[in-house]
Amino acid sequence: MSRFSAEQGDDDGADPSKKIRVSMNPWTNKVYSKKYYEILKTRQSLPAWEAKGQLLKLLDENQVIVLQGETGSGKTTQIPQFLLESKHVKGKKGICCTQPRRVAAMSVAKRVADEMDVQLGDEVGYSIRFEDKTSNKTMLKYLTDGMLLREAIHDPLLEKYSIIMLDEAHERTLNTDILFGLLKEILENRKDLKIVVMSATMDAEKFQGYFKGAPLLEIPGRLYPVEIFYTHEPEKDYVEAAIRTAVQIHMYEDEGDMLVFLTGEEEIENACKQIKQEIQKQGDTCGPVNVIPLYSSLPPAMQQKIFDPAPGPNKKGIPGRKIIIATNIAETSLTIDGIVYVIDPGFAKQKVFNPRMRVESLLVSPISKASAKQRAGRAGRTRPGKCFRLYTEASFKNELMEDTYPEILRSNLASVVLTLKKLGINDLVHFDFMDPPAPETLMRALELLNDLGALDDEGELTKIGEMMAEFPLEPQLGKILLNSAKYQCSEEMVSIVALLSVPNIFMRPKENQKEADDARLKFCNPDGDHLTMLNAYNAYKQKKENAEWCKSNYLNSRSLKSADDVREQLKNLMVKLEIPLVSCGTNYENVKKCLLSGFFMQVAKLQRNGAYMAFKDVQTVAIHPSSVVDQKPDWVIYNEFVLTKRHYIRNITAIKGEYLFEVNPDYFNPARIKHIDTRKDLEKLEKETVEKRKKQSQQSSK
DNA sequence: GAGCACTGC
Repeated sequence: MSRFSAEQGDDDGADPSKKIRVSMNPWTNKVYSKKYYEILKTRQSLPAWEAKGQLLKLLDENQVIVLQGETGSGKTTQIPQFLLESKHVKGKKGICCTQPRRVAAMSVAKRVADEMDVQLGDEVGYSIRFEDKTSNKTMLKYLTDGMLLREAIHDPLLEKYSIIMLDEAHERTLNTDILFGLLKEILENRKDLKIVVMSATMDAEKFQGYFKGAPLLEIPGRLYPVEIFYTHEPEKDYVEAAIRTAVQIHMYEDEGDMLVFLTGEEEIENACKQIKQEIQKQGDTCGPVNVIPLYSSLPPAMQQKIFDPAPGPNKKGIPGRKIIIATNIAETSLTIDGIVYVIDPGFAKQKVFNPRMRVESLLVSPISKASAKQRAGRAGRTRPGKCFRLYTEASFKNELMEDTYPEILRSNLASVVLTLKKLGINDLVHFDFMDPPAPETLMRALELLNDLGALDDEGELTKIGEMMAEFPLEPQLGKILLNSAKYQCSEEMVSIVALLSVPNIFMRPKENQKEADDARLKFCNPDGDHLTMLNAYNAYKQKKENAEWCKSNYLNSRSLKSADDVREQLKNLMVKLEIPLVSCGTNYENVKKCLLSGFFMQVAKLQRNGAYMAFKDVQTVAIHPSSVVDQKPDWVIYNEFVLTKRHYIRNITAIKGEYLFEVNPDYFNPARIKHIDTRKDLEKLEKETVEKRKKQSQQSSK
């Protein structure tokens, strides 16, 4: 029993009555279950267990601790439990631990509730968007980093917590990065608050430098050695090289599953086919294979296939092999045990942001060293493995960046800036970002928020801005919701905004493109994609969210379901902000005006040559072929600007030119337009509009 | 006439 003393405190084992008391769970005052002791044994074998004493000591002496521990060290599950015993947890102020992903927050909370032998949602809980599994008893809460940021909006000093842990800090998600800066300011005002930053090996020193004087505690990991192989020459075609290498490994290497990293859906589906073909050609000289694609837009049931066991041996007794072809999803979000071979071509699709054009786009680009190490590590989770890098050792050493650029340097910061302003951070230039974004990116964000009326000319948050920040949305979409009652169409706008913040609801499988296009025609409103989506959503609600119906109409029921969840959340926020929910019936002109009231900076005009010109940036664009708008209206609003072979605008609604002056006369005042041709266009339109109005009023006065 | 790495509020 003495081994349990660390957990339970003061058991000297002498007094039998004491012994009974000691085996009681202090959280529930119940006797520990049998399961508790079983789990305890595995817990105690985790490397994190050995760090407990030092951790609690460091916590006494420091306000911030950086903890470095690799996968398998048990840091995420054990450290928070140790901290619960610390004297720094006082009264009702509990501990929270952030995670970049929802599933992680949920599953870790479940696990820890089991370990502590309590009901999930009581002493241990989790909080993610759409689900709060906590109660007033909760002392340990796992939550997404975005969720903690939301909490800060209404509790600026995060006074609910005595200890805040930022887990997976090395991933440098946008939200974790903002939390870093925010917590640094909070620490000044809350000397009782403790911060624990947890990271995989790579970035720990950077965090120490950021929180000056923070000590570092290292916890060893549980990884088996992985042997690294490089190519002698650079590969011209990494997809072809990956396929070739996969087939060779299957033919010549020992038993053990394989993981191949590629960059996207199409690449992965093609590679799967080719690998299957190539291996079939070999006949029964090599074992049977199960080749499984893995990327995020696959339905969960398909994703589950990666956990199927490898196929059994063939007639000759040659063992089978599981080959998973995955995107970066397998680098962080999903771990697959049993992988022995990893093929790393060294590329990934990464988000890049062009502040001048305010466009985020995806580019296939070389990964970082940190990322390559992470990929290799996937081969050593259950036994020693091998990683085949499809690039030379020299390019690994000399060409790859040390770390992936943090997300904050690759993103549009409009909503980040709005959130920071709402948090009371007015001086963004001096805000202590761990990696400060380019000034131009911040300028662009401030400009947009000013155009939307969220910030005044001094850069102060306005009443409108305050309200916009309440919505978990891009600022433009928040503005639309705020205006929606004025345009008598808030019911419709809540649906449309929800639909715009989920993955595409229209499915278009390669083999049934024609059928899918025909199916969409049933919901088509030729005036725009927004109204077409609205029709599809309304039909989905009318069919009582029937998944079969969705499938036969080529609608993505998962997307529609999450749009429904988002809609519910937005509706509640509307009620809270006292914006009436009213419907415009079929007067969709109001919907168009309302859309324009948020997206007036994303308007394009038809040119005489048949192309469109993006009004603000004076940039030639084309309507994306997926749009239902094909009559070439004079003016359109667009939601998204995509940069591929051409400059496309996506999610289009046709509007009447005169709406520009009606919805935002200041912005479309010709006198403030610098570009001459654009100004002339606008002056002409203004003249026409004035004349049209004159005629109308003459007619009505007759 | 064509594209969707991955998350998150």
